[in-house]
Amino acid sequence: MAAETKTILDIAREAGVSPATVSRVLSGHPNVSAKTSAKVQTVVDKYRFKPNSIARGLLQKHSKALGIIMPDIKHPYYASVFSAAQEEARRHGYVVQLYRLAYNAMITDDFANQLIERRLDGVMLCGGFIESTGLSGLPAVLTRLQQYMPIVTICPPIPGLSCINIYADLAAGLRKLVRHLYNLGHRRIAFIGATAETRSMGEREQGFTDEMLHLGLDPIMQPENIHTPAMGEQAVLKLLSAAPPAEWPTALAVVNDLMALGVLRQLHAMGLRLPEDMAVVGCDNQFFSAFTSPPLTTLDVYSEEHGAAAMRQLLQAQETHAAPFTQTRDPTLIVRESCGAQLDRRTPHPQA
Amino acid sequence: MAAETKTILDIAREAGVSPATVSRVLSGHPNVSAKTSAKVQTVVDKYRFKPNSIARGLLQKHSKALGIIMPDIKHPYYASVFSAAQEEARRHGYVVQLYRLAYNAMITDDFANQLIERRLDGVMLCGGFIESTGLSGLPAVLTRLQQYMPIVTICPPIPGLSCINIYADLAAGLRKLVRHLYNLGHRRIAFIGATAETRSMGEREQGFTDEMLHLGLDPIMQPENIHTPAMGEQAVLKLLSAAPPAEWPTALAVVNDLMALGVLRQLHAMGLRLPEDMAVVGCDNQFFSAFTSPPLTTLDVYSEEHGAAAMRQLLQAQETHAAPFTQTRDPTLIVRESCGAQLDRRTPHPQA
DNA sequence: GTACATATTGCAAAGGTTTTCAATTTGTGC
DNA sequence: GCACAAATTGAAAACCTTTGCAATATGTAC
Repeated sequence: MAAETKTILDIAREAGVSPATVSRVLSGHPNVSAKTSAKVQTVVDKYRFKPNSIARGLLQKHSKALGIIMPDIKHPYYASVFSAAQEEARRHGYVVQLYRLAYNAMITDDFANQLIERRLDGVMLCGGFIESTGLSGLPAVLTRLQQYMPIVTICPPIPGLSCINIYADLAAGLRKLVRHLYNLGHRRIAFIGATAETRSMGEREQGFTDEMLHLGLDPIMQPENIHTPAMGEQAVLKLLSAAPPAEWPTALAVVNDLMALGVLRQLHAMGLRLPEDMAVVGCDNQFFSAFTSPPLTTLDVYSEEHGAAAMRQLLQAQETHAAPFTQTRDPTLIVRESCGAQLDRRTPHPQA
Repeated sequence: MAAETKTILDIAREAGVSPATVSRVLSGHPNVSAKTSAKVQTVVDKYRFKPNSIARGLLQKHSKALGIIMPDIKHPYYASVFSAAQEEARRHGYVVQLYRLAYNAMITDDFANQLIERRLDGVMLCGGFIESTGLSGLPAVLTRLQQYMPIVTICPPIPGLSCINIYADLAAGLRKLVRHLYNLGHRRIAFIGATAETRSMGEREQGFTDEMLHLGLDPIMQPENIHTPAMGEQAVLKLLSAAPPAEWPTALAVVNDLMALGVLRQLHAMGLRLPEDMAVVGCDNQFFSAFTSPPLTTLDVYSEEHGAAAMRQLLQAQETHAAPFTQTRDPTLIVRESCGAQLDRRTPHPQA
């Protein structure tokens, strides 16, 4: 390994010039004669020489690396964000590093130190911890971190922290979903997966409740802190066994599509016909959401667009010290068969 | 940004010692008096000083960073591998960087140069390109890369390249699936998604064909180069419209669970009852595979175990120059309702 | 050929750490 | 208090590049 790593000095020596000249040739500096340039290039090509980017980084005080912090890359939402952000970074010559921070973990001083030690050029925060409703201490850690590198998030602004926020307004999204169900004639609608634990989920719950009350309806809540398919099954079981079928809701709004997977499955297992006996809507428009049975009505929350946009802004903030700002967008309603309406098969493509 | 980044020199000055001593305190070197150590520690704590890991890397000739190369982090298989590998790396104080290389892209000299320039401590190759059946030039590029850093793959060995390979024997897996279907009474079985493009997919096809012939059956092939849900729908349409229902296969083996998603959906759309009218099996045991309707019989291919194991071996190879080796494991058959057998709800958990 | 402007090149410092080796301090036994 | 060993500390080199500045070479106008 690392057999014969040439340095710029070796190249310079062999080409009969100074290391400074080699450096200039390599970086395309204008003030270098064609003859010298050619001479140097020959040697560079001969050894396929590539300058040590660590040494360069030390001098130029950058690492050309960005950190992305998220709770779970296996979750399709985060995978989408990460994928788009990586691609955007790559196009600008940067590399991304994944830092995992569990859903329920707080961002600590030690955690921030890792990023500082590595001299990252910026960091992108994506949900989980950062979304925690108990934000005690968080702004302090992040304010310190921000003295070393720019921060962007794809979540609502964190009180006490001024950084770039680009996110989808999920409360607005849930209002859309409720109105859609209402227009289809539903009056008893339950929300599955309510939780106060993270703000992103809290927003969904808030939007649901607001719109229900606004429509003069009574919001039925089935809270659940973990939003997996398996928990979706359990939630349905709990909700429906708590009341006789005559009093069941006619529609279920599930906190996200992942959990909806289990909801659908449990409803099938109970022998209900979908969407006739029960309408279901989800949130996030995952790649699988068009392929459930029935296909799921859901919200497009712009995971890829926002991942790319946030990364773009991060890169720009890093170069120009641009001012912090917040940008929101209302999710798009994606109507499919799961609540008994016309077809919409648009879907994000997992193999683009 | 980067307001007042202290250096080890600043700390040394303020503590009234030499930078060497500070360095020793920071790295827990034994030969330093308790008194001095305390004095230094006070100043370090005061500024929350963290040594610049880039400078350290320059001197120690490592970056404490590993590269992971994969075609698509949005694909749940790759997300699992990446997640497990990242966690393993983190536990050893390393950071992972994602490098994307499209399914159909070749690993070029330029691509390898990126990794070399960044002085990665190792690289993990995960399918796609690397799997291409047309391997022309690949061993040369990788052999060169290997002179700079250790390589592990989670694919079958690449002819002409000696590195660590840890992977699931998918041919064996598909033989298991075929035998399972055979035992359930199926005789006309089709393979959906056959392709010669990547070895991993080619292996599945090979295993299928081999076992069919071994059982004296005629393999029915429905080739498809792209293995998305949408293509799954199309493949079913093509396959079934090519013959009268009486001659249809009674079971479909789909190249992976993702594509099976579309297969199931299309079969539903055509009004078939599953599994009575048509059995379906997939491959990969994704998080959603237990929640399709009906739940999918599939193969566990150890994405997380192998991601973690490969990373572990990479780290070890990097430190000890361990000898290359190859390790295979037969996938585990996960039986669910999609081919009409007893229940098995084990599933990888997307929110662990 | 001279004087000047311009294009090219090299020297040396800087970036922040770790580590070897030598120097210094401290401790021990008498 | 002395001689010596052991523990602690510091000076300086090394890692590899980029870049400001000075020096040299080249070109131009007379």
